[in-house]
Amino acid sequence: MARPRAALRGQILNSALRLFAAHGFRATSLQDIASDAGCSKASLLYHFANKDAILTELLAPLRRRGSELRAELAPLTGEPLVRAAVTGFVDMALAFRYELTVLFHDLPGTTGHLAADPDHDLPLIASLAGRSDDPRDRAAAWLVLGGVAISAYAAPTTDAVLREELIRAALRALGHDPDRPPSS
Amino acid sequence: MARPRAALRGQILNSALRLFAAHGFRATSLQDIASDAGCSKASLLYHFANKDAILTELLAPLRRRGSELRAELAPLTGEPLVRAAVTGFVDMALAFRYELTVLFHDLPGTTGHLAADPDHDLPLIASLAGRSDDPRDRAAAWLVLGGVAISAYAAPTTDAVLREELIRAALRALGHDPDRPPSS
DNA sequence: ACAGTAACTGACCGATCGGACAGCTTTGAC
DNA sequence: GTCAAAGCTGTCCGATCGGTCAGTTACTGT
Repeated sequence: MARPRAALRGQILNSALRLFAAHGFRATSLQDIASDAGCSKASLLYHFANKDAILTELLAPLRRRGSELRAELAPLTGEPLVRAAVTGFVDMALAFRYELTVLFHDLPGTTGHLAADPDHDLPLIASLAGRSDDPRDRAAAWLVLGGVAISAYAAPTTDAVLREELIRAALRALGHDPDRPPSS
Repeated sequence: MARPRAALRGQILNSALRLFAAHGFRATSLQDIASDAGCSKASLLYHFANKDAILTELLAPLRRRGSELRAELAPLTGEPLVRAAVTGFVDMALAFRYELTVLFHDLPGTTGHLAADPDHDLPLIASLAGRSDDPRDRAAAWLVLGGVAISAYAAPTTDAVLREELIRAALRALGHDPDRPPSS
């Protein structure tokens, strides 16, 4: 019953992602993942060093996309920056909705204290706020960040309408007119 | 060392709220709470039937306020409804920021499936959307709901500026003009 | 002083979980 | 066919957790 390496490995990641998103990281045992993936718990630990390694590999694509987005936003300023940040983050949230669910649910050390470090504050927040230090712009940016993330997995659908309207609502919240495509 | 009943009980609730918000419900053991509250684990279970009972009592005020808000919004319609829903929810989120943190962090069965509970949270979504069934209004309502909740605990401050700007950003997201206090 | 009751505790228990390990089975190169 | 490596598993282990229970201490009414 020895499969090619990638097969079971991918199945484990699929099962883990679904179970982590549904019940949380801590609430999901290795046995739960193994049962869902159709293998033994020991087999999990053959493919992954430990439980955290599964989570790390699961969130790697999300982190990668986050880094890309950060790089894309770096040279921008003003309204084009905000628009790119909004569309980029909405698309990322929709593409990685389950991964975001896992992040929000069960990693207080990662998500809950994001803001506790004013210096290490999310670059994405800065971009959404148009690199403004005004607490009012920051508040709106936080609202958009959290709202989009929650909507991505809590809203019943993920079709094009949701994407479009999330972008529009986010731009309105940030004080930008959604119906003015070119720059200001 | 027998204190009046309310003393240690309140201390336990204080410790539990802080620890649950900081590390999550599951990640906080009864021993953690007992140590923080300055008593034994057995003493916890003298005052509370079990771990869930602590959580239930901890979230009771939040639930009560939610019911009140729902009742207040019931007779309203149109723009006054949306304004009342926004201000009511922002104030509730700021007043119960730690409780909301607990809810968001570690209760996928409660928070992750908010949308699956038509009785409890859909009324608030409906109110924020002005009782519209348009998916676009619903999307904006979801963004506001999640964004305010996240902002309440993730934003570094909870002063009047944050409150005011959360309300304004939420109203903008929902397509209403924050600078027009009277009804439409 | 004494009894009764409320508050509190140390010690213990069963269940569960993450992980280690030795060994079995399949695959593929020669 | 041979054999080494890769894939996989059953079983065991230590740690931790929620919860129980018998017993102790402190308070209060009489």
